[in-house]
Amino acid sequence: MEKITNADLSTLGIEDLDVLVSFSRVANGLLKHQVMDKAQILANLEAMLVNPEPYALKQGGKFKNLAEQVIQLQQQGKLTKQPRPEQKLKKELADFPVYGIEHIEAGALAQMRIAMQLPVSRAGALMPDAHQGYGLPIGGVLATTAGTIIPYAVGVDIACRMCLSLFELPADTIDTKVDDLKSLLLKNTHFGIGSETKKHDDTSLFDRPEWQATQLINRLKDKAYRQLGTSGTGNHFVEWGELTVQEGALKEVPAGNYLGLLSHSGSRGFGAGIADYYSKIAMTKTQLPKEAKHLAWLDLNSNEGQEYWLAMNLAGDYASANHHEIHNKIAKAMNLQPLLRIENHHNFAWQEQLADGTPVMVHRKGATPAGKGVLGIIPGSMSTPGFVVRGKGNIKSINSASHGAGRVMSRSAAFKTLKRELITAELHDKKITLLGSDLDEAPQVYKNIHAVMEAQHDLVDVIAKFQPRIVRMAEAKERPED
DNA sequence: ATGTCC
Repeated sequence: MEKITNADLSTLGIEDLDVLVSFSRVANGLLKHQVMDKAQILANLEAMLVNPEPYALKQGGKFKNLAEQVIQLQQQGKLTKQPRPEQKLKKELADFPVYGIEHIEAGALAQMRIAMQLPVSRAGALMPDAHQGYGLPIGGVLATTAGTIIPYAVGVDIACRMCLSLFELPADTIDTKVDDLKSLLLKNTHFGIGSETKKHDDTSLFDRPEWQATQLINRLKDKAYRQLGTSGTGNHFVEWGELTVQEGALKEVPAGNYLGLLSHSGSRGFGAGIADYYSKIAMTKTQLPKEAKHLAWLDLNSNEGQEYWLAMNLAGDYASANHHEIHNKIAKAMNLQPLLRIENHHNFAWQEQLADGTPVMVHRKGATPAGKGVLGIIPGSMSTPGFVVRGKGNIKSINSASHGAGRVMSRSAAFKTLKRELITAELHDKKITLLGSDLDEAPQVYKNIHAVMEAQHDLVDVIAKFQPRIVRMAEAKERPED
C-alpha cells in the first residue's frame, strides 16, 4: 500500500514536528480511503500552505481542520512556510511570426506575448486562426526547453483531432443516397456531454498496460471505455462531404470528386480529466505572475511530469481510436473499406528540434503539424470547405499551420446577435443538410477560411478540398428563451 | 470541452 511519508511532506517545507504529524494523519487518511491519490493530496497540501483560507472556509472540506490549524500557527508565527519562489517572466520580448495578423484579435496577441516571456520559452508562432483561450491562445505554437511541458498549452481537450476517410464512390452519391447517408450518421454517431455507446467495434486499445499506470488513469478507464466512438459537443462534428482531389496530389488516389467522411473530436471525458488534474498540479508546482499562471509547466522528469506525458500520449491514442471507431462502424455498415484515411492531432505536445538542432517540447494548441510532407486536415465551418494539406516544413512556423478557420465571434455573442434564419438560408443555398448544432456554430462565427488559407500559403500546400453536405453536430442546448 | 468528487 502506497503511503505518504515524512520525506514527502518535508518537500512541502514543513519543519515543525507536530504539524508534520497532523499533516501525515490527514494525508494518509485520505489516501487510505482512496479519496484522492498521492500527487493530488500533496498538491492540495502545498496550495493550502500558501493560502489556507479557502480550505478553512469550505464546509465539509477534507482539509478544513488542517487549514484552521495552519492559520492559527501562522498567526502565532510558528509556521513560516514560504511559497515557492515566483518564476520571473523575461523582460525582453523575443520575436515570433504571426500569420494573417489582420485576422487576429488583440487578446490572442497579448496572450502569445506573455507565453513568449516564460523563462522556459524557446520559440513560438501564431497561426492565422488564432483567438483567445486559457493560457496559450488557440492557434498558438510554443516550443519550450526540453524536459518541460505545459498542460494548458496542450489544451483541455487533449489530442482533439481530425480524421478523413475517402470512399471510392462518386461525390454525387450524396445527392442520390442522401437519406441512406443521413441514416448512417444518425445510427453510428453519438453526441453530447457524457454521451456513451453500448456497442464497440474494436476495444483492443484497452488491453494496453498503460491503463494501469496511474490511479487517475485507472479511475477514468471505465468511462473512457463507455465513451469510445462518441463525439462530444461544441465544434465537434461528423459529416459527409464532396472531396475534390487534384491531379497528382495523392499517389494512392487519381484526381476526381469522391465521397468523404470527416470527423472532428477529441479524447472526451478521459482527456478532460487528465488536463484538469495536471494543470492544477502544474499551477501549484510552478508559481508564476498572475497574468501567466495558466502557463505553469511540469518538469518532465518529475513524477507528475512523467505521469502527464504518459497520460497525454494515451489520450492521444484514445482520441485516434475514437475516430476510427466512428469511421469503421460507418464503413462496415456500408460494406465498403475507405480507399484512404488521413488524420492529425491539433491539441498536443511533441518532442522535436528547432532549426539549429536544439531539442524542445513543441506545444500545438489548436494548430496542425505541418512538417515537410506531413498530411493534415484544416476544416472550415459547417457550410464552407475544409482542406487536406501537405506541410511545407516551414521552420519559422515551427512546422505548424492553423487547425481551422478560427472564431471571430464568441459563443455568447452568437446567441445574442445571430438568427437561425441566417443559417437556414446559407444551408439551403449550399444544399447542406444539418443535423443538430446551434447558433454558436453558425458559419458566421468563423473567419473566412479562404483568407485564413491564403495567410498560410508558406506553411502548407492544399491538395484536396472537402465541401460539407450532410453535417451532424450535438443537439442545440435548451435555453430559457427557446 | 467536460461534467456537477478536492
